[in-house]
Amino acid sequence: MPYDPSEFPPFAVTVDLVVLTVRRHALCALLVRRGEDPYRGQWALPGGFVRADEDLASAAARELAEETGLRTQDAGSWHAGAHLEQLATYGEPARDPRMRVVSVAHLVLAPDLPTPTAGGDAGSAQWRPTSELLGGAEGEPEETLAFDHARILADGVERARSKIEYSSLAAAFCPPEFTVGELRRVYEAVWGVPLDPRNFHRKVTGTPGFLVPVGGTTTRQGGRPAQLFRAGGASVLNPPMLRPEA
Amino acid sequence: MPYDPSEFPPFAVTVDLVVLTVRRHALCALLVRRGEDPYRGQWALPGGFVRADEDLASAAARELAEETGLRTQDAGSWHAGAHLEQLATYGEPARDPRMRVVSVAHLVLAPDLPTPTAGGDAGSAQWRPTSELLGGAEGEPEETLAFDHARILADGVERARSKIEYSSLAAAFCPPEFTVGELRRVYEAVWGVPLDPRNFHRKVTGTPGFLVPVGGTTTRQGGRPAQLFRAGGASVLNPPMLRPEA
DNA sequence: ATAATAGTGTCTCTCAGACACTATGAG
DNA sequence: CTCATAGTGTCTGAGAGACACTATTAT
Repeated sequence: MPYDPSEFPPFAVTVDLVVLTVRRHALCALLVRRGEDPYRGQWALPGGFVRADEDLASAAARELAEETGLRTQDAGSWHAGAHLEQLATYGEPARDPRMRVVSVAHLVLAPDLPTPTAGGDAGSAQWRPTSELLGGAEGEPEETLAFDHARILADGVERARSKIEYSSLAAAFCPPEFTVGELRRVYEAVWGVPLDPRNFHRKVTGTPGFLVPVGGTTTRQGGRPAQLFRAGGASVLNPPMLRPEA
Repeated sequence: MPYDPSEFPPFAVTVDLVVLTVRRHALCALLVRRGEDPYRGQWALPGGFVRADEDLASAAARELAEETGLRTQDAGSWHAGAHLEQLATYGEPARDPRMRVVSVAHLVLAPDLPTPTAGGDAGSAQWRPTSELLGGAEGEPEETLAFDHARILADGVERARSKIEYSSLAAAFCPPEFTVGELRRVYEAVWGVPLDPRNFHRKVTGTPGFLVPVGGTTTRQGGRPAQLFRAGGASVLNPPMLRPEA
């Protein structure tokens, strides 16, 4: 089938961001309030149009910086940088009532941050527990997001849940130096299940390349001081962390 | 940041297909020969423009039918239908020299088929072992694909390799009824490693929901007749099949 | 002292991998 | 008969989960 490249149907291409963090033992997502129609006043995922000469990942990183000030480290070195990866692309014809928009969703895993300001505008951005936004178990969502963003968020959360099983990405939710207990609380918040602290400790310190001791100790959590670690170079965990089954 | 939806940069959106099958103990991908510039005469992944009122998955299924005659079963029932899922989206500004094209790649897993004809044109489509197209181990690719299709193919192959670990998708490479030995040869071809037939048999028949005995036996492969199975309903395998490590 | 968290040791059960052995066809 | 594939049994070692126990801080 020969096709004429000058006769393609025009699309708008956007990036949407599922930005996740762990705050007060809960997995939270970043939302911004929409200032225009459609869905004016409703909460939505941050995002925006891809520019004419811009890569998809660059557009996502730019939007992230504009909304949160976060920097990403694409390669290596996790220190302080958030993790960014492509999630999936949503292109249902009617997903935006104005026109044909294809959105390339990206997933960002970030350490806990002060409450964000969207474009300098406080009050128009907030962290919200994902459990309030998605029908977890029996509870229905308390509030609906704009467009198909609830679906995108659900896909992002599920990706994060499965990805921390076999990669060291859980460390992306932690500050540059962290304790085993802090890392465990990340797993517990993302998976929504309690984990045995003793087995978790043995497992995580025994997985090569996951954690690198950094020397100091801290007593942030009360109790006996805990060793500090930073993320090791390993990106794929062997053996993987296993999520307890239903 | 307020944005004016009428002032978006226009993009072309295409779907590209990584269609994989197992032929003669080798993982093969479907390629079509390009009839126009750029890359005229070179091999490329099948694909085409998304129509103005068409969903992304529908566009992928339509292109697949046009190129191969294959039908997909999106939900349930694997019988004879190929598996289709979204892979990733590629939008580097210079990936198509003519204009800004964003391609939403899809992955298709299909049972072995007669040599395909692209749009009725035999000789312009072929199955090629992925090992010849990607630099496996030390061997470099013998032939370069158009655009960034080598990268897309590599991502598709890696997705297939990891996906058959924890899902029952390997059965999508088999005919509706198949033996344990045939399924094992699929795993061996996709992973590129030999597996112990005895342990494989014990494991795969012991995983609930993976295989459903269908009653008959066959002697397709020579040797003692083997039981026939069809794919069970389970989509996620517990425990998973584990790929031997390096 | 108690409470809280960090970290180690030990037991049991399951499962992956190695491989001996039997079963049933084709030639 | 031999050869090839199907299918079962058995052993061993690694690891997950349960949980007793010790260590080190704050109050």
